[in-house]
Amino acid sequence: MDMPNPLIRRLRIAAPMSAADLDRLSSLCRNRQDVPARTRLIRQGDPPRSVRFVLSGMAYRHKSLPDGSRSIIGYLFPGDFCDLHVAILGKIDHSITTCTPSTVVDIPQSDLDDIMATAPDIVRAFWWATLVDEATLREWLTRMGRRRADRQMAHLFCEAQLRLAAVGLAEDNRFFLPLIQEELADTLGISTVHANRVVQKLREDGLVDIRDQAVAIPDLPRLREFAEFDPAYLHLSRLPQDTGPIRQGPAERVC
Amino acid sequence: MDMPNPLIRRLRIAAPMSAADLDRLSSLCRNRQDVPARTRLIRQGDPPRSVRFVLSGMAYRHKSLPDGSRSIIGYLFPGDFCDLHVAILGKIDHSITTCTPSTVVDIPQSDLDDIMATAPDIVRAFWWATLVDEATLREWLTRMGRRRADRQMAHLFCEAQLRLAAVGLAEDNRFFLPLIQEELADTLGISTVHANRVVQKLREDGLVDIRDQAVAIPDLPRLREFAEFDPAYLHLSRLPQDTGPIRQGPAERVC
DNA sequence: CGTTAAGTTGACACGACTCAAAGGCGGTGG
DNA sequence: CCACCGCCTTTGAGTCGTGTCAACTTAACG
Repeated sequence: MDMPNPLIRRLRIAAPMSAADLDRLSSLCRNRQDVPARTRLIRQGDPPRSVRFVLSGMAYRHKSLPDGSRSIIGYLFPGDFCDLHVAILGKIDHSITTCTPSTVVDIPQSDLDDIMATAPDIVRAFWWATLVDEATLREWLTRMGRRRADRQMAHLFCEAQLRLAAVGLAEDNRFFLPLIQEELADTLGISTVHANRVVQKLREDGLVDIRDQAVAIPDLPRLREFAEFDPAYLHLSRLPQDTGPIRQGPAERVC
Repeated sequence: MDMPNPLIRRLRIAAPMSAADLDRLSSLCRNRQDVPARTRLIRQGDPPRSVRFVLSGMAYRHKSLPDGSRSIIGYLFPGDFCDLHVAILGKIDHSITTCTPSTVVDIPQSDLDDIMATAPDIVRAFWWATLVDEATLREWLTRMGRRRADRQMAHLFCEAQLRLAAVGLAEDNRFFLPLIQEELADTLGISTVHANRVVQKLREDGLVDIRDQAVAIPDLPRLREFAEFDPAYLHLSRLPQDTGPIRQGPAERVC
């Protein structure tokens, strides 16, 4: 398979890169490590370690509460960094667990130092990646705060479709998404039983077709409208996109 | 009033700084601008502009949905940056609105370039600030996903107490927090009516005393226990803190 | 005083949770 | 090859948290 490196595929969205930069990114992938499914890559409370990213497979970030409940706060698809950011903080405040067999790449500190010193476009792309992560967290927060479970789940599928398509893993609006319903529930902040009912409702309404750990979206525009999905926050395109009308709050001045 | 600059107060938590660095931070505050309450500092959809931070007053980040509902996704207290991060992305994906009269400081690009080139400790502290913002978003996401409204609100007050205390604005577990109940509701993802009932319940239970736009916490440990508040995510102390037991998921291996 | 924004209250509807049990499905071992 | 087992999904019934709508009170302000 001559699929291009997903890291490159993703970072090229952030900024155009020279051939030398692309070579450099390829050469980062020396230290590969295969990891089975349902395995913790990073454990809440661990000290920071070297920077890693997902080359293939799928994983999620999650936090656990004292009562045993769990909250999934983000997904890692091929090309996403595990911990580009946390090294500067003393301690990692969340866990990362694979949901499929995955390949992760460990970037030696020396490579990073080298890039920092001599490849400003790559540094800029790294920055971009962390900022997109943060923008995604903000979007998830509004999704969770102001949408009911069915629209939330639709929104999640819209996001997965776009992110996977960006790295070539979603053809014809079909993609592999090996989540059990308990994981869907922990992502949306609902119970497993309710997640099941929502999945069924979306299926009945013909919005998504979930089968065999794969998702198919028969009518993407319709699903996006239902989910009120505005892809701008993923910053996957540098083209200007209109984000629709923005409410002007009452009793509020403009600076 | 000889209160030290809140930016300095905050960034010193991240890393010890030389006298020269401290001077440099003070000298950033040349371009001050006074802004009235309920004024938009940044509007969703705007192109990025120069970096700013809050010197005094209070503001919040928020996103609006097409149906007019609003989600508040973060608070800015003195010493917090508005937009340290978003300049690299093409477009700002959320708004910032003041909730009190505030003073914001505009940092000229030339000052930033200068710092980037010659003050690595300050750059590191800037990084730290964005990472704490991101960690806070993750915590908010789990708070919203897995806690009921009363514990959520308690959690919000615990966070405000600690963050304000870090910049000297919360003495004796009392602090100024000029939020109307609609804003509380939009922060927690609940309705205004329900926010009102939760406030009353917390008052009755003697957990918080909200009066005249100020919050007093009679028994901070008790409130923290009720809210399941673990301050680690704010990274306000470099001391190791124990975060309690972490659930080991079933059917999950350790990498 | 009249006006407006914020806080409060009650009644009712509905989304979501819990508990419990049953069905599907792929393993593994006898 | 079948029986068994564990994991996941599905279903039902009852409860509870939260939303909605509407009215009323209180405080702030000119």
